[in-house]
Amino acid sequence: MYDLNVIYSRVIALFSSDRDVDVKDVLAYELAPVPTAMFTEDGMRICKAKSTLKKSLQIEVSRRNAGDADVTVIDGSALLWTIHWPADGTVADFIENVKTRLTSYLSESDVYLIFDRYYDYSIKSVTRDVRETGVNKKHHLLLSTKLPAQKVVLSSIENKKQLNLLLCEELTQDRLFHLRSTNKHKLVVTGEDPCPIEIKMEERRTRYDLENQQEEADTIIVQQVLGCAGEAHQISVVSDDTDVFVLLLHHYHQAGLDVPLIMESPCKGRAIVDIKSTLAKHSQIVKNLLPAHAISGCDTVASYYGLGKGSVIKVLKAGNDLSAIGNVDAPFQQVLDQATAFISACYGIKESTDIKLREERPELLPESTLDKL
DNA sequence: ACTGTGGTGTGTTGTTCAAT
DNA sequence: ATTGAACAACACACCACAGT
Repeated sequence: MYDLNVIYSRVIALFSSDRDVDVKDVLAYELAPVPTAMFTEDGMRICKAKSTLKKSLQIEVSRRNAGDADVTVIDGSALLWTIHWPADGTVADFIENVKTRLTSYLSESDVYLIFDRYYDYSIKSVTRDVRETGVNKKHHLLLSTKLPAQKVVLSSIENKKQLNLLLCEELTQDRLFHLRSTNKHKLVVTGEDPCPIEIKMEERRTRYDLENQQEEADTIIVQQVLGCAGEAHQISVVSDDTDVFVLLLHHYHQAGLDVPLIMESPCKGRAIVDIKSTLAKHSQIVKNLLPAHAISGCDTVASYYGLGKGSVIKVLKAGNDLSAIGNVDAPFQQVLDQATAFISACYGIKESTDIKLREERPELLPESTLDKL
């Protein structure tokens, strides 16, 4: 890892030595593998207040007015947390509970169930290491295994991976479950395999049209929502992740959809978000919402010191443009300029897009801001 | 996994007053 | 008239805890 203190003391030592060192010269380099505003000693600091973004933008709708969806897309990892965890049972008992829950969804609508994938050596492994604090006991899970504590299974990647695997296996193989639950609507399960499996009674087919190599359930959810947007009359997404919320808003806008789309939590009684009216209310900022969320801190991007999602939205509403970010055709300099301008605006610096600012107009960059940067 | 709440601490802004 | 210091009010981020 890196040690900011070591770097800092070396620089101090350089200054105090006789060698001719220019401050500007030193500061022209990164001095650290990640920008210093972004991390704490123990690594990257992940944005903790993601949910404020969702909370301040969302438009709630009551259960009664939400209407009935004919397609339900479910985030598997969020679902697992809310299903009754048998205190004194086996893994099979828990899976049985999952099936019961799915059956209740299946009686209303088609169900697309999506689990996180865990590829080795992905960019996310770093994030995982941070998250896996606390209990870290690895179990070997079989159907007949006595179920360990919820926390142990669901917060350890290794254990969760096994549980997901067992679940997918069971959901796609259990014919009794298929006959009982999929007589009215179909079930599409997405697990480790790139192609989802569709089940309808005795039929079992692979949905090559929905093939996806993505690791994150978030993006797969959105892909499948878009995939069935054509036929469905109303879509419901079961997830309370902010990332999903942002992605949905963005793509709903991009694709110019018109289907009623709601987002509900796997826990009954939580707020239900109406994506369509949320979009209508914030139509002037959706275009820049995804890039803004991306650079101001999300799962794999550390957030900036002292910048919450609240101020980001404020700056966004002031009309800062971020259209080049995420656009593969945009020249790199433009991307850089826009991002710089945006982050500057977040720290309260109004006009300049140039990093040379500090030399030209030092009065715009007070000490306190410098400390942050 | 996420939500929600209350308490705490920090930083920013705006006001007043006095001195230059 | 301008500047700086001191102060209060406010907003925001952070943390711990409890809950589903």
